[in-house]
Parts: sequence; C-alpha cells; structure tokens
Amino acid sequence: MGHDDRGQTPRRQRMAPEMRVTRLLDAALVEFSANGYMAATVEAIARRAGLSKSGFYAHFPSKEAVFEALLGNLLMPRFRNPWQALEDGVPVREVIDGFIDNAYEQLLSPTAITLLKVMIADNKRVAPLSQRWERSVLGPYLRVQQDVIDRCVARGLLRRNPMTERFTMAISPLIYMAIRAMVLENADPDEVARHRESHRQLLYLLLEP
Amino acid sequence: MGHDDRGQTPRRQRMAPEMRVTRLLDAALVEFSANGYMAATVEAIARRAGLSKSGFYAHFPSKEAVFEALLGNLLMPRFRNPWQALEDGVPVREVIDGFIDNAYEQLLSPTAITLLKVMIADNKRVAPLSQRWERSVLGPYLRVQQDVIDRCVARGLLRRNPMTERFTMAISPLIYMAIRAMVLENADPDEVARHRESHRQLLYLLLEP
Amino acid sequence: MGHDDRGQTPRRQRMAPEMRVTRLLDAALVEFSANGYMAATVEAIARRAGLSKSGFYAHFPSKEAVFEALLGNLLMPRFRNPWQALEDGVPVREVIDGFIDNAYEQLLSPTAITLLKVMIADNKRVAPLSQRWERSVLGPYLRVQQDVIDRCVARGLLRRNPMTERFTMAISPLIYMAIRAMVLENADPDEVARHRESHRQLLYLLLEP
Amino acid sequence: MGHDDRGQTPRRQRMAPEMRVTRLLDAALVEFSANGYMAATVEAIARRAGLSKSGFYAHFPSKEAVFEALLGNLLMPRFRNPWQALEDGVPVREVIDGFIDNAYEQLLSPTAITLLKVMIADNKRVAPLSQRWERSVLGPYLRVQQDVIDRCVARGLLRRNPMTERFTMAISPLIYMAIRAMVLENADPDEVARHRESHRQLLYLLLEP
DNA sequence: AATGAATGAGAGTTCATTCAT
DNA sequence: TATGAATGAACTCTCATTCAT
Repeated sequence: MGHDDRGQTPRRQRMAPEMRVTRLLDAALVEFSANGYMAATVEAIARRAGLSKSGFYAHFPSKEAVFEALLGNLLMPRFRNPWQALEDGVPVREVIDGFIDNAYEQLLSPTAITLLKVMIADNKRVAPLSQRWERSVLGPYLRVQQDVIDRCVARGLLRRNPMTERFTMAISPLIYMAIRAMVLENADPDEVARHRESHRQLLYLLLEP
Repeated sequence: MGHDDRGQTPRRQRMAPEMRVTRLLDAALVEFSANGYMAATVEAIARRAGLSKSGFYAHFPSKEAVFEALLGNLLMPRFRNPWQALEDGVPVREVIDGFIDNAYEQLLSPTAITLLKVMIADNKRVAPLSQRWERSVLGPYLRVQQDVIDRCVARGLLRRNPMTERFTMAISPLIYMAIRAMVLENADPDEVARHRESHRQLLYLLLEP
Repeated sequence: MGHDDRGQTPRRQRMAPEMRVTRLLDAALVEFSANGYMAATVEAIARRAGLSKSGFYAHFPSKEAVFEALLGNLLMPRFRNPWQALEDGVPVREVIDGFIDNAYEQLLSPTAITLLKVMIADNKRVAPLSQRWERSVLGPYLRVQQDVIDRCVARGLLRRNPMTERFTMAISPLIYMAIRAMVLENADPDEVARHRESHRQLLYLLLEP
Repeated sequence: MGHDDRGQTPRRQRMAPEMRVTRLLDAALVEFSANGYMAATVEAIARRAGLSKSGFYAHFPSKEAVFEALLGNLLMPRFRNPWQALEDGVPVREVIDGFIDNAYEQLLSPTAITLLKVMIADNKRVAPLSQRWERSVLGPYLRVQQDVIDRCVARGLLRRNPMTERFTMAISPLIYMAIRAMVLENADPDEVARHRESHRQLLYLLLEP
C-alpha cells in the first residue's frame, strides 16, 4: 500500500560493521561504568549506539559478550616504561616529570577510572579476565619495571631505599587519587593538582641519588 | 520414599528481632559485596540469614532499606589517631609501628574491603551517603590528623618533607593494597606482608627526624 | 528480666468475644466498601477493630468468612411495607410521605450504599448469596408489596396505571440517586433533596385516585 | 513421549499493534468487569488477548494504563438526544418509542453494564475520570435535555408535571434494571421486556399532553 | 484470646533473548 | 543488517494464613 515516508521514525541506519561494533563498545563502556554490569541494559547500550535492541544481537551474541570484548580491549594497553630512559642518561628529574605527567593523565582518565570501577564492581564476572590480565600484562610489566629500577640503583642512578626496593610504592599516591575519584565522583581538580605536586616532590626526594 | 528426616529444613526458626536484623545485615553485607546492589537478591539475603523471602520484609521495608541501614552502620566507625601519641613523647618508631599494624588490619579487613567495594560499585546509590560521610567523618578526621602532623613537624618531632606536608601520601601504599585485594580477590598474604614491611620502612625513613 | 511497662505499645486489650466480632464486622464493612473485597486487607480490618492481624483469626477462620458473615447480616434486614397502612384507612399522601422519607433514609444510608457497592463490585463472590437473598428476601417482599398495591387499586384506594401495575417503578428514582451516590461519591445534598421532592410529587400525581 | 503436536499452543502469534491493543482492551474490559481492578491480573488479560504476560507490556506500560485507556474509550460515547425531534413535529409516542428502545439497548448492553460496574467497584481509582466525565459529558448532556423538555412543555408539546420538571426521573426505571442486571447477573429477559413495556406506558401517560 | 515472627503463593514489572518480517 | 513483537525467567514486594509464645 505504499505507506509514505515522511518518516518520524529514524530510518534504518546502515553502517559498516566495524563502525557499529566500535559504537557499541563505546556505548557499553558508558553504560557499564554508570552502574555496573547488572544495571546496564542491552536496550540502553543499543540505543546509545543508535541501534535497536535486536540490532545489538546482530553484532554480539549476548550482553556478557560485549562485556568481555570491552574488557579485552581495555586491558590490552601498551604501558610505557619511562624509567628505561634513565639508563640512556636522561636526568632523574626529567624522567620523574614524564612519569608523573603520563601516569596521572592515564590513570585518572575517564576510561581508566571506568575500567577500574568495573573491575571492582563486577569482580565476580571480571575475575578470570583480571587474573589473566594480572598474570600476563600487569605482573610482567611491574617486574620489568622493578628490574630496571634495580639496575639503576646498582649503577647509582637512583637511591637505594624502601621505595626503590619495592617500586609499586612509587605509584600508590596516584592510586589513592583514583579511588577518591571513584568514590567521590566529582573530585576537586585543584586538590588533584596539589596532590600531584606533592607526589612529584616526594619522588624527587626519594629517587635522586 | 523413606528419605530420612534429620531435619535439614528446621522450619520456622523464631528469633529475637535484633538478632534477626543483625543476621540480615551481615547477610546483606556478604551479598551486596559479592556483586553489588543490583545483583544481590532479597531471596539470597533472606536465605543467608535463615529466613524466607517474605520474612525479610518483616524487618526491612525494602531492599533499598537494608542497603542504607548497612551503609549507615559501616560508615560510622571510630578512627583512631595514633599520631597524637607523638606529642606525649612516644617514640616515632613505636607510633609508626602502631599505625601500620592498625591501619593494615582495619583497611584490609573483609568488612572494610567490602564497604569500599560497595561504595565504588554502587556509586550512584551510595553517592549521597558517601558525600555526607566524606564531609562529616573522613574529611574532618584527615584535617585533624594533618594538624597533629604539622604541630609535630613544627616541634621537630617529625621531618619536614612532601610526605609530612600532605600526609595522605603516607597511607597511599595501603590503599594500593586494598585495591589489589578488591580486584584480585585472593591476595597472596606474603606479598601483603612484604609490602607492609616496605611501607613501614619507608615511613621510618621519611618521618624520623 | 522484667522489662518495664512504660508501654508505648497498646497493651493486649481483652474484650468480650461478641463485642470483638461486632467491631470486626464494622471494620470489615468499612474496608470492603472502600475498594472492594480484593483491596481490603485482613491487616487493615484487624487494625481498625483494634486487633492484630492474627487476632482476627481468633474470630474468623478467613477473610472470606468475614465477608460472608457481613453480607449475611446486612442482607437480613426487616423491610417495612408502609402501603399496608392504606388498607387501614391512612390517607394516601401520608403513606407516600412515610414511604419516601423512610426509603430515602434507608437506601441512601452509608451502610446500604456500601452494601450495594459490594454486591456490585464483588459480584462473582457475592453471587450465590445475592441469588439466595433475591429469592428469599427481596423477591417475596416485592411480591407482597405488589399484592397490597393491587388490592388497593381494586378497592379504589390507588389509581390504576403503569406504575401501580408494576410497582417497582415507584422506587426507581431512588435507585437512580443511589447509583449517583456510588459513582460520584460526594453527592450534593440539595440536589438529593430536590430530587426527592420531585419524586414525592410524582407519586402524589400517579397514586392518588 | 509421543504426545501429538497438533499445535495447541501456536507460539508467538505476531499481530499488528492496533489489533493487539484492541484485543487487549477487550480482554481488559472482560477481566476488570468480572471482579474489578484489583482482582484482574495482567496475566489473565494478556492470555485472553492471546499474549504472554510480558507481551502485555509491549503495548501498555502498566496495568493502570490499560485501565485508563479503557475508561477513556468507554466514557467517550455519543449520546443521542431524541427529544429534540419533538420540536420538529415528530409525534410524542414515536419519540418515546425511539427513546425507550435506544436507551434500553444502550444501557443494558454488556459494555455499558460493565462500565458502570467498574465505575462503582473501582470508585477510588475511577473517581477523577468519572468526575471529569460527569462534568463535561453527562452533566451538560442532561442539562441540554432538560432545556429541550422545558421548551416542549412551554409549547404545549409535553405535559407539565414532576417528571417533565425533573426529567432524569424519566430514565430512572431503566437504571433500576441496570442495577438489577449488575447484581443478579443473569437477568430474566422476559422480566426485562415487561419492565420496559411498563416504562413505555408510564411515559405515554405522563408525557402526552 | 492475643501477638509478632514466619511462610508460600502469587502479583506487577523488567529484561536478556528469540523470532518473523 | 535491522526491527519490533513476543517470550520466559527472575526480581521486588504483598498478603492471607500459620505457628510459637
């Protein structure tokens, strides 16, 4: 009967599959991070990606599946290891500055905060993934970093003290801020900046030989 | 036929209301912390407290209500401020030891971990409560602590450095461990112990005048 | 341990059983009429009668049971048949006046309205009872009344016309008001009074020989 | 094993939305009228409309919503005002006949009976709607009707008497029957027919000049 | 006779998922 | 590929009813 097209309904939008998947993953990140896995609905994710609920199922077989895809993506980032530069003769202060700036930017980014939040909130579900991630990504990374630090200490490029002995200590003030951000949501940027400066100063104090 | 009756279901266990409420709160803590508010079911909470689903509603008017009761309870803890002892002449090492021991025990306790988890996972829901908590409990506590530290520094009882200047830095390694515990669930106790020792040493190094 | 008696809880009120039953029936009438059988709760009925929910069950075996007891009570009223007086020589106007006054008072009373409401609303449940009631109370009553009227017509005490031929017509304006009251709840009393006068005049007109 | 498959459950009957909504409204009318709002279940309504419980929610957001939609529909009928014809010279008897036939057919129709029942049974819920309906539909209609009657009386087309003075009296015998139908459910059609004839005769008697 | 704690059977509603188009 | 209608399972919450005291 030729119903006419003065469409108030947004016409079926065709789109390249990868594009769609990307949009769905983005949408999923937003929805999951808002209130965790359970509270996020397929409908909301789909709508946010400009799709109908059933459109979602054309790209992912289940809610669980987006979740895993999402985490798989997020947990695969390249960490940089700025301390290596020390061995190339870059002065300590400079390396510390680079480290602080990069780390705060990375870890306090919405994406990272969200990721952490999801890993904590939906622990049970994430557990296997995060175990794997810890074993194959974070753990090795930290070990490599510790090795570099140890070598630098041996060479007299860094001071020997409890912090260089167990270098994860060096990041912990940042973690503290991340938690604050997660729990309090609207962190005061000035507070963050001051904290960061203190952190930097502390590293100067403890690392410079 | 003839399965034995050694009552596996002791039907209708009556109980004093306070007792039940306590058990319900305990159960709720467990269930909420496992996967957050959404994933916890009233049925599960009730069963864990030895009650039927509807029995639950004899003690709390809604799921939301237990949640709030629970958080209200948990967020009302007495913090100790061990640094005050410094002004009474207790030696720094001793105070640090007390601080480290107490703090690790408190913050890595299942209850605290669970609380933090819930605050992160159910942020949206907890937000008002945790704002209030931050403003009226944690914030003041931290300020008082900083004041004490400042006085000690002024009197030469502690060293002046970025850590004493911004004393939250001093706890951050612990927070780091807490997060690890939340994300990785089954933390290696040895790892924790070693971390704690390094933390202690770091405080010795940075605080002793 | 002798918990003290500064009782804020209303102490267990003992009461003569019939008294209790009466109060429960009254309470039930109120609750049922508010929103029908389904919406009335045993708790509400009991509370209104100054009893706990379980106290209710000491007097009635079930919700259904109060309902039936209630209807049984209400459906057993003595109707008066004022027309009989005509045969004793009381003048028509006087009888009409008595009829109108009595009927309006009775049928527009809260109890009667409520009863009708319940009979309509909970039809399915009431059906058997109201069938019985119709067969053994209302029907015979109306037949007797019609007989009296017929005799009066034969004797020239009343006019012969469609209304005396089928005397239920004579009450129908009242029924109309009852319905209005049920549907509109807050009927304007003046409106009722005017309607009643018209009704009276109509009877004068149609009945006086 | 081997139960035959002559599909007694034609799973997943798809249907045009309007069609479904219509069927749902019909089903809702039946269910609500059987025992009122409270006793009607969404499941029953849905099943009667050939749908699963959750299918219902694809078309109405809540039980309340069907109820309102239903009433909105039912309360919007076109009343005819047959008396107007008198002014055009149609003879009184003819108009009365038309009125009686039409009114009995309309008001004693299952739909109307049901509607009235619901309005009485679920008074609380319907109140706002029926107030509005009374104010904007029924009230004006009755006023217009009374005006027409008054004009006819003035012109000598109808007699002046308590019935023409307050014309709602003229419908009340019908209301009486409606109530009977509601309370007694299975009315005897002969009884209705006889009542209707008496009603007609009464109008002849009282209206013809 | 009376209570409050406890229960089971639903009710309304939501949601991940499937199917027909 | 995309949709909207449809479904079943689960969830929160209510309520008539029972039981221990």
